[in-house]
Amino acid sequence: MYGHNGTVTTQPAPPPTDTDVCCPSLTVSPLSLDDAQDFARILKAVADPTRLRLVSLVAAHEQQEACVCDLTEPVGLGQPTVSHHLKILVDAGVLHREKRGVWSYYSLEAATLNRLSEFLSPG
Amino acid sequence: MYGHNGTVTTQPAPPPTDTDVCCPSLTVSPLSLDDAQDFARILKAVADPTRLRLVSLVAAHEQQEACVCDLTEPVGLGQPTVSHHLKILVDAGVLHREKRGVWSYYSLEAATLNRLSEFLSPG
DNA sequence: TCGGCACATTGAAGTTCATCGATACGATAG
DNA sequence: CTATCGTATCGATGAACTTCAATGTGCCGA
Repeated sequence: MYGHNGTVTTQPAPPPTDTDVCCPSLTVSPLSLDDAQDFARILKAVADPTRLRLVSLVAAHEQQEACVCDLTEPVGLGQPTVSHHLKILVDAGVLHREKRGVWSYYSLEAATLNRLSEFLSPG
Repeated sequence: MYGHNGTVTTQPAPPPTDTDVCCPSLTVSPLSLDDAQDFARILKAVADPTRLRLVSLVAAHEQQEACVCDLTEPVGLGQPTVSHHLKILVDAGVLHREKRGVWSYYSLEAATLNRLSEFLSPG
């Protein structure tokens, strides 16, 4: 719920220091403690071999979505463990979960990965 | 140890498609176990609030380099702890260490951050 | 309504991690 | 040579993480 401002805000006339307000960058200015904790939380969700493979499996799957049963065998772990990792990724905003019938379909939350990518790039 | 499963599960032996050889991307094809562990190791080094702030402090410092004494106070931790974090970042290839006299000067290893950034972007 | 299926949650065991105090190392000043 | 300063390493402690087996929760077909 970071950049979703439902209120009016016709036009932000004053040019805010785009570096900090818009999207903090690692290499531009010292990070505030809040920004550091925010990005560390997302990065920590991705900083695991199993979860990286889960994300890549979801992205490479048909329609860019997959259910738990599609992922358990490729990563070689039990269903509860896979569900646990997926929950961490969903909580971090990296994946999106949609329940259809008995199945839970997981798909990519591209915005979060893009935010991470731009955060790390020296742009 | 990781080896709770007696028989090592090295079954797939993924043939390296040329996209993988050059620069694997998270969202293109399923990651091999090796690639996943490789990137997870770098990501884990950065997935910590203190270490993120250390990297940003180094990047924002004069000449894009800083010694331990410059970093201890801004992050509010003891010198051994800061040295420990810096070692992790150097081992991961995120920072570079150069000893000049009594001081150790840390600077950015831009290539590693760029590799991470491109790995996470949907390119 | 009942049984089965896909998934989520819980509790526990073993490992890893962040942090600190104490200490060791290397270079420099006196 | 000795003392000092900046830094690295060691040992310990408490928290967090990964994984699994067991169990709970909805949903669907018979």
